[in-house]
Formats: sequence, structure tokens, C-alpha cells
Amino acid sequence: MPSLDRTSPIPLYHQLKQALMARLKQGEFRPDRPMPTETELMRTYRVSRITVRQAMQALEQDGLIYRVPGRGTFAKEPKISRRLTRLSSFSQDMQERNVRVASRLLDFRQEPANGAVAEKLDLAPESPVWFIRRLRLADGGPVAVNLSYVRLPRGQSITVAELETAGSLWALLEEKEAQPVEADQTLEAIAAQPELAKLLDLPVGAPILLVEGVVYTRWGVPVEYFQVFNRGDRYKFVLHRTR
Amino acid sequence: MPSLDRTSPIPLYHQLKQALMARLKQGEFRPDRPMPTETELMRTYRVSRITVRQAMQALEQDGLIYRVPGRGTFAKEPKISRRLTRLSSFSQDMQERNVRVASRLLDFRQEPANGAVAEKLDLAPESPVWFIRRLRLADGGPVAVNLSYVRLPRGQSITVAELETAGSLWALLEEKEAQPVEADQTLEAIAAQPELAKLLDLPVGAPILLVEGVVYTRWGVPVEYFQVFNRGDRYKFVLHRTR
DNA sequence: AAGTGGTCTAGACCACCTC
DNA sequence: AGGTGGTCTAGACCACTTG
Repeated sequence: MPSLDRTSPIPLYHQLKQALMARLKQGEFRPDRPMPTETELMRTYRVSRITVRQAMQALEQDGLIYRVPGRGTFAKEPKISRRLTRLSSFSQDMQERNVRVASRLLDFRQEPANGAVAEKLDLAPESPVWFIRRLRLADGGPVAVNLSYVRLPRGQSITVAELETAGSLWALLEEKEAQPVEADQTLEAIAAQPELAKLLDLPVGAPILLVEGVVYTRWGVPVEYFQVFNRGDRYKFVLHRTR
Repeated sequence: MPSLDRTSPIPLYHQLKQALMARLKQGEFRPDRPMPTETELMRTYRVSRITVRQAMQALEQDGLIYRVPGRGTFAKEPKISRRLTRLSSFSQDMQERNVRVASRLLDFRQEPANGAVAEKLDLAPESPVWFIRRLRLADGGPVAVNLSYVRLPRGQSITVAELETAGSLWALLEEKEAQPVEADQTLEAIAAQPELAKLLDLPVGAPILLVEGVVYTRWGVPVEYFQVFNRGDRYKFVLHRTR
């Protein structure tokens, strides 16, 4: 019944993955119960085994199913955390957690990159970069301060208006032909300094989860260097790791 | 010249991946310079294209290369962080960072699981679990306190001696037919409580990076629930994320 | 026009598990 | 014995980039 669209530009294995995710979400496959076998899926969706396996591999990667040689494929207990393995922005993150969020723009300007930033973005020192500083609010209260240094393809530029209409920085970057697909990041616990404490409405010295990193496009070009100072008491970083 | 062993039980694509990783490590392929094409690799290693692609996909996943349709495959700037995407234990982690580490066993006993632990490990409350508490030292100073609650397959058991000879808990778990392959974990910043502060040689209220999670076997069975309290000033969590 | 990676097919053998 | 997922082959078409 749920046939795939062979005229669509979307790969078959991706359509199949989406279809199976929908069925998983609906609870059609119970946790730890066998899912349809690869052969069955080949028949019902009329695709080759390799295509089925590409879809299943993606689902396993996302932690939605597990496979046991000789036995079969099984659905996993649904968990919110599972989907967060992927690279996701603050807006996406919060949306998935069903939190009402807002952003207050504190700074927005083009400026010459200092040494550290230039190195992270693989630029010559003093090259122009966009600097964006935002206060993140969830359910009305401050949760984080976000610093972004953005490097755009030559000739491209961004405006405050664009950032606001796009909804998120990453959505905007996609439009600018600089879609982020991977990131190196570090997480550490630090104590809040006075300025930060004031912005986040915390006592000086309160624990802060600092997430810092560089985001790359598909071609390995760095587009953004960011620092996010999260209130320790209001933010948890969720992660699903596979071998 | 670097032929693959077809009699080996190790999959060809994995052998090929290892071979290419070795060549990358040696610096044979310069960053952002084209690597051999898939067709070339098919010829030189005498394998099919799918096998080549399986190997390349794994390398891309690990962040060692990137591929551009229509152009080719390219080596990436080598980074230490890249390899830490994988699931790794404290011992592995530190070894890769070239830090001399030691572990002091604080507690080791079998005890009935309380409600929270039982739920994480998917056990009935009061089921017996092993409780291990360790102080982690790097270069002589304390860096973390590690709490592990371990669930073993029926009939299996562990001893202090085994833990010490195996070197790490995970190495031991592999022997016990409970190899960890994936984990759900959360990271947050908290303030050090008095007992913890004393163990880690910190003032009360100092920032701590708490990493907490459940580790699963290949079959989706939880084996370990852990809490690691890391000194904020001596520990950074490094991560490479892909879309 | 030629070459690249992205996708897809049909078919095959294997180790392993269940019956 | 039959079914499962894991691996591997040979071949094909496509969109895209490069000369």
C-alpha cells in the first residue's frame, strides 16, 4: 500500500527509510519484536536488497532498530535522545524537546577575524567575518549565550532581516550555499564570569556548560566557529553514540 | 602491492579501510588533494565497486575524507578529535591523548539495584547488579570519579582481580559476552558537592562536567549505567558529529 | 566528451540461528 | 532444513564537474 515514488529525485532508500520511520513512530513495530525481514521489504516495496539494506543501515545508525545476524531486525524502545545524534541546531534541538524558545540579538556586525578565530575558520588573520551574539531564551528565561563567527563564500553577505526571516542561522547558511553537514566540538564545564552571569541571571561562579566548535560544509570548508555558554541547571546535552 | 587477504575472516571492506587509513596516516594523501578514485581502488585492490564504497563510507563517517559528486574524494586535515567519534572508554580516550593514567578502586560490590538504576538497566527492582566506584588519576592528580552499575548475563560474575588484569571495565565486559557497542549519554555542568570536591581536590561549588549514560550490547541489552564526574578544569569532551 | 561519485539491480555465498 | 542478516560481485544509469 505505501508505495515509493520512482519519479521523485529523492533516493529510494531514503523514501524507504522515511516510510519505515513513520511505521515505527506509529508503533506498528513493537520494541524488541521482529520487524519485516529484508526479503519481505524487498517484495512489499519492490526494491532490491541493497536498497533495503541502505535504508536499514540508516535506521540502525539513528538508533531506531538493531539487527542480529541469523535472527532478524528488531525495533528499539523509542527514546527522545535517539534522534539527537544528528547534527542539529539550537532551534531544532529545542523544537524536538517541545520547548518554547526565543532569541535576543545582542550583536550583529562584520569584523576582522582575530588570530584564534581566523585559525579555526582557516582564514588569513584580519579577514572579514560576521560576528553574531545571541541570548537564547526558553519559556521566558535565559538559557544560553551564543557567539557565532561566520565565514561566507566570497561575495555572499547576510543581514539582520535575513537572519530573522530564516528563523535560524543554519537555515540561512543553507540558502547561502554553505550548508553545515558536520562539526568538531568540545564540551566542558566552566564557572560563570561576571558578564556572563549577569546575562544568564546567575550568581558568579555558577556552573556553565560550554560547547565550542567548528562547523563544516560538505566540502570540508569551515563556515562557523561558535561558542555556546549554557546554564548548567537548564541544559543537558544528549548524545547517542555508536561503535 | 598492499594486497588484501581473502582467506581472512575480516571483511574485505574493513581490510581496505584499514589499508587506506594507514596510507592516510603516513601522509601519502595530502589534505584537500584528490585521493585515488573508486575505479582506481577497484583495480589496485581487485575488489568490486560496492566494497570500495563500503570502505569509503566508513572513512567518511569517521571524518577522515570527504567526497564531492562529480569531482572526487579528498583527504581531510588530520585532527586528533576525529577519531573520538567512536564509542570509547576512559582508558582508550586517555591513551589517545597520551596521558599517563591510573585508577583507584574505591568500591566494588554486588548490591540490589535501586529504582533508578533498575529502570536504566531494564531490570526488576532489587535485582543484583555490580557496583564499581573508581577515582581516575591523570599524571598523578585526580580528574574524575566514576560510578558504574553493571548488569551481566545470567550466571556471569566478575572479580576485582579480573577487573585489574583486563585493564578496563569494557575489556572485561567483552570477555563476558557483553560487548558494549552503543550508548545513550547526557552531559551537563554541575557544582561540586562536598564529598565529590574532597575526592577531586577542589573547592565546593567548582564546576564539574557530569557525563551520565547507559551502554548497550549489540542486541540492545543494557549492560552498564554510569556516572562520571569530571573536573571541569582538567577535562574536555571532544566530539565529531555528522549529519 | 570523459570522468566522478550517487544510486540501483539481480544474483551469489557465507555464518549463524531457529525449528 | 530453512530462514536471517553480512558480505561480495558485475553491471547499469544518472547528475554533475572538468577539460
